[in-house]
Amino acid sequence: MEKILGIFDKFPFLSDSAKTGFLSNLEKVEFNKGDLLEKEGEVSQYLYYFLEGSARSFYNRNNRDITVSFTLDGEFVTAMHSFITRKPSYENIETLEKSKAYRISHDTLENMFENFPETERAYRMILEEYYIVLEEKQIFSKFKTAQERYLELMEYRPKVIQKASVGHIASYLDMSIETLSRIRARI
Amino acid sequence: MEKILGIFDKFPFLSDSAKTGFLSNLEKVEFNKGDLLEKEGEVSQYLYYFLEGSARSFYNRNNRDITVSFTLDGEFVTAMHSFITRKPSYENIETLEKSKAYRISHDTLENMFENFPETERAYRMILEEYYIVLEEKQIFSKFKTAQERYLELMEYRPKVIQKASVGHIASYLDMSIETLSRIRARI
DNA sequence: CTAATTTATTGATTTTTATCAATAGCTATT
DNA sequence: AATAGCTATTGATAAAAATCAATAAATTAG
Repeated sequence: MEKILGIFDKFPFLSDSAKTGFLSNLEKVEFNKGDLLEKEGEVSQYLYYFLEGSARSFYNRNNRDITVSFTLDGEFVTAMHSFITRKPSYENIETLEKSKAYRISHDTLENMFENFPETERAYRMILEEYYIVLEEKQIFSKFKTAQERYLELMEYRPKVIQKASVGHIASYLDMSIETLSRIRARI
Repeated sequence: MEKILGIFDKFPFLSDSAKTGFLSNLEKVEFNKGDLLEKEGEVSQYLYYFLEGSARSFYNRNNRDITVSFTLDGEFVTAMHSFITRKPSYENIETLEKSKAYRISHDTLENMFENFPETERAYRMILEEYYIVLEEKQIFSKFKTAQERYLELMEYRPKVIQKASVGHIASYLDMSIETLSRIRARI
């Protein structure tokens, strides 16, 4: 079993046969900057694991583009709401740069669950991670000023600041572009 | 198999043996108003299913009591962050009134996963539900004024307004008590 | 390489909601 | 029923950040 991927690092309980099964069902995909992995209005089909590059998830509301998350290499991403509910997604996912990823379709994943029950645990753990990130983001924002939120992002995910535009970061941190611009000017 | 519970309604795929196993591991618990089900600083031990009554989950920050969710009858609740990570919870859960619930400990749940792999799917679905609620709450708040948030709560979960105090509702809707009071005065 | 377009900065003003403060209304307990 | 202790309302003011507006800088395309 190759170890170059890192994709199984968090799932040591998977049997070799499950890993092999998984690998044979993964599809390697490459993207150019700005490619759309998932589109609003469509049911999210894939769960992605980023090998290289980065992406952002966003949605539109009142003609605004709101970034809800950033994905860096070594991380999983999908339009989770749609992936879970099998209803059309309100989310888009686009790459911020040339990227490489593995992906697995929802259907294939369900087959994996039937054939290798342990894989359901791996998925559960991805889901748990998703949940934790969302909850922590919510609580972290609650008592912080715009500037504190920006400083925390700088501290904990500096890569995001390098890769995303002011507009993306501002909406992600729930502030206007102007406010973020002023914060950057004074720190 | 009795059907009075409703607890299995969402998990039709569970085998009878899994259901029986589950039931024998469920503990029935009763609470008075204000009882603490889960305490901050301690690792969350139980997943609860409310048969009757209601509860709220809250945490303290800067000497403020912030309500993060309400649980009504027929719903599951735990301090999910701690339940997942097995780290001390920052969350408390208290009943808003006399209540009855079933609960299952984390350890027992893990045993269930080993003995009846299908139960892992049921837990996954609870987790998915938790995720969806959190995500929807986040997005719903984003573009709404204080008044709109209150009106939506009235529309979708009117029971909460009957059972919780202004202070609980205000922090849940992310506004001050005074703001909520003014909203109630003018609608 | 230059024009066009998008993205970012800076300033002035407004808006929403928080905070501070005082009072009023409930609830519970003796 | 009276008192104490919360809980809720209402008013005045302040603060944080949004919005509107005008440039400036940086990217992209021709």
